[in-house]
Amino acid sequence: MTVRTRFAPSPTGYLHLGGLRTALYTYLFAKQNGGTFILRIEDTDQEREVEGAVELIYQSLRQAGLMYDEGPDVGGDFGPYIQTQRRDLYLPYAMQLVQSGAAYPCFCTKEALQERRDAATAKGEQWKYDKHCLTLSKEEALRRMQSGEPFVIRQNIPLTGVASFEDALYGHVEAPCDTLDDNVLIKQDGLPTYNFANVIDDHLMGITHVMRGTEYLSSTPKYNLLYEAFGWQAPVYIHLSPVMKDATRKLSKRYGDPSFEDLLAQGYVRDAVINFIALLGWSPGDEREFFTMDELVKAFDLKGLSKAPAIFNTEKLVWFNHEYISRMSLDEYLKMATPWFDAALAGKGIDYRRLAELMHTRTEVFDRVPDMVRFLSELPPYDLSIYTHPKMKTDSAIALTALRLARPVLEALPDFSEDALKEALMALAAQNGMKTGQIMWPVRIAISGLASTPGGATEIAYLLGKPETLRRIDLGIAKLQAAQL
RNA sequence: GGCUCCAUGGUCAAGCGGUUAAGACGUCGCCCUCUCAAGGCGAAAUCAGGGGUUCGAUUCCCCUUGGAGCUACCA
Repeated sequence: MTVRTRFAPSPTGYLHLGGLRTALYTYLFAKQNGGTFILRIEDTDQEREVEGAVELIYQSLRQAGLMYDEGPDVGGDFGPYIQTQRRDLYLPYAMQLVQSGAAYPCFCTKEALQERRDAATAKGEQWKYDKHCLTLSKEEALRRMQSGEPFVIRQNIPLTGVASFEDALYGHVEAPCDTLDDNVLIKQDGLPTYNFANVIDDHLMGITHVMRGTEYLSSTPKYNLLYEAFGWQAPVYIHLSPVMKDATRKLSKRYGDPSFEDLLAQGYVRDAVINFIALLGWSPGDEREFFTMDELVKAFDLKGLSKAPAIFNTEKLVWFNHEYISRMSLDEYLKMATPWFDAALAGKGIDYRRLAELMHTRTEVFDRVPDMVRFLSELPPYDLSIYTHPKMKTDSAIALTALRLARPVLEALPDFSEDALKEALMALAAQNGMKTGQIMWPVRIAISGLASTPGGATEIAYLLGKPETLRRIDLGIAKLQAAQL
């Protein structure tokens, strides 16, 4: 049997990370089994559809490296792959169910339904559709349908017994039929609901394995009833636990949680995000934690899936990102970092290559880069207290001495290379019976204005160049003098 | 409320009847060091509670508690 899987999002906005993970696992499972990965757009709820969302799904999936073999924009033998483009094929299947008694037309208006629902809840009763229209004779029902009266088609759930299915992850799941409602299969607008469309399309598209969120777990027994009514074989189901933002809430755009696109825009590396997402709710069973897409395809295993929800932990993502960045070549890093350097340093003539070397292992997420390097463009205002550092054995008095000593040495330096700077400043410390740090710390503070910087005094002095370095030293001396008076 | 599902450190998690209960992130400490990173070493921290079953439960069963999902002409 050739494996065919599908990712079937609704175009209601951006691709959230839970959706991305579902797509990833679905893709991995198909590829690992030499199968076919399909994209299907579930747009039967026309009211919720968001403009441009379909294109965003195509784009996100491509950016994520999850290329589908069949789909709306790539074609395939089982199209169309957009449900609204399949609208006419659902009703005949529904009518087949009406004929066999597994479904029936219903003419109750939404208003009437709402009244009965309200009445029931007012009395503290459970509301379920009362099968009111099931009592209509087939002839009358048919006549009213043909007369143009609005109708829906409902699934006729048995009053007794249990519906069940076997989930590859959760095992046997069953629900008593009398707790199940007669759901609408075909809406008044002629389009199918998810409840119906997923069954019809998965069957028609030859889907062998369905991976989807656990929100469908409790209604899957109902879908199985449909498969039975048709005499079709149901696919293997693998329900996936949700990705949470904390113990009680799912990740959601409403609370400002980032989408995949957002993460990329913030300067997360694609492969780091994929690697992190793969491990959220899945474990390879050994201690590996770095995976390329190909390695994931090989390693993925249903047994490693977790049944419990997983909380999206940004700190670990940041760590992964930092790791992926560290493993880049310097050239790759420089290429990625340049726009972020430009954001703070454009036109300043800074040696980006040297800066890249310094920033390479210090970059966690690229959007933090501009703030880290901006001091090279402009000396930030700083408080004199940062000249004091017990471990370096410096305070503002020593700092003033150090800067006064360093000033002429730096000015006289013909070669402003890091080696020359280091040699000169260390020699200066030695000559004056000072510790290296007692020179280096004040110099670094004076030229950077920051308590911590990516790189030491000599590296920063080199990046700044002689004129700017001297200007900042003078500023530091002036500040310290002013404070002494 | 009803139905379904879930439950190992702060987080991701290994474990699948007998273990000193892995590993990673994060946290803390030490080393290195011209700051910060990086790197090296080390530490603290988990089986939700109660009943069973068993010679023996993190592991199997039940209950409680906590959480999630479904309960729409949304998916």
